Amino acid sequence: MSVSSKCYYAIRAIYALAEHGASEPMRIADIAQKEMIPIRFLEVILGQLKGGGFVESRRGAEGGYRLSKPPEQIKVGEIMRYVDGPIAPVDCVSQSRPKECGFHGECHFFGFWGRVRQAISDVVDQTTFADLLKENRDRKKAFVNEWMI
Amino acid sequence: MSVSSKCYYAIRAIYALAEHGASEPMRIADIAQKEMIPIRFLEVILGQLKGGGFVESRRGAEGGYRLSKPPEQIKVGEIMRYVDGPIAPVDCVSQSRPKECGFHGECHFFGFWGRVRQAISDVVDQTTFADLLKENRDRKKAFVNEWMI
DNA sequence: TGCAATGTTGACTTGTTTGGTCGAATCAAG
DNA sequence: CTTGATTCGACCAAACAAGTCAACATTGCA
Repeated sequence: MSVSSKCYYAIRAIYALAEHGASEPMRIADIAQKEMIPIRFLEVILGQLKGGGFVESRRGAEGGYRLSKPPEQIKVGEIMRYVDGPIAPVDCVSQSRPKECGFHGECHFFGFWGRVRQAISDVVDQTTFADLLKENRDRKKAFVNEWMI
Repeated sequence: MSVSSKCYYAIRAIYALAEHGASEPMRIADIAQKEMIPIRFLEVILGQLKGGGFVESRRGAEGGYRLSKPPEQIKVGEIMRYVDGPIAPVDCVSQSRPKECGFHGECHFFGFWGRVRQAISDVVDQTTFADLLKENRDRKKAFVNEWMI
């Protein structure tokens, strides 16, 4: 029940781009440093993310990456599914690509796994990167206030 | 975000034992056949489950396995944790063995992953094997009723 | 006692996934 | 045309998943 580190790196990269803003592209090296991601691996990941239409790039001097959609329109769940595949505790309850499990309709656990999958989806498909950004700004503000008193 | 097949096999094995009842032990071969688990692999799994105190065994003729507690007292989440390790999308939000991630208290995603973990736990730690048994008996009864009308 | 049925143990195998690294190519801007 | 960036595909080591196997210990029963 855990996400691959590749997936977590992808999420962090998207977050960094969201924080950076879309005005000018951000260099791979800067993303890597900010989010502590091995740079060569990040190249691979960003390439994949570009294939999925989540980011776009410009090369050459002044080049880099930026989001192709505003953070409000990117759900964390989308990234997870794109990088790690369907979100499902077992294959047969996957929403996008369910897979036969040999118990055709007689499976004792179908309902149970379905509830697990739903619980996860409810969280990851309702959180956008704009939400994460806001959550952290609020947290930082609260911390500063506390510090000023 | 998926459970290992070993874990799913373990859950199925426990379910089979729960369904069989505690009166007399159930043979590995019977469990394997009923739940479609490779028999050699099931041996390994039951051995592990025995180590965790979930099942007990008797060997020799008339031997086999049985649950060491009634199904009401075994939560699915316990088995999952025992076989697959902590239930957490990323290591730093594990309840039993949290692991430092390098962002000491400055992690942008701590809250998010925590909510994911909680959502999963809420389901798997509230479902016992007695619940699953009941759920399926009800389902079967409903099916029969429908069929009789 | 001896045999057959059963669990026990631990080592082994095989293929896949994870988590990267590297080098050469390509492109854009000044 | 040089400099600073991305791009692409190949490659690699280690860990893990999923399963297999053989030899052994224990029990019930004839």
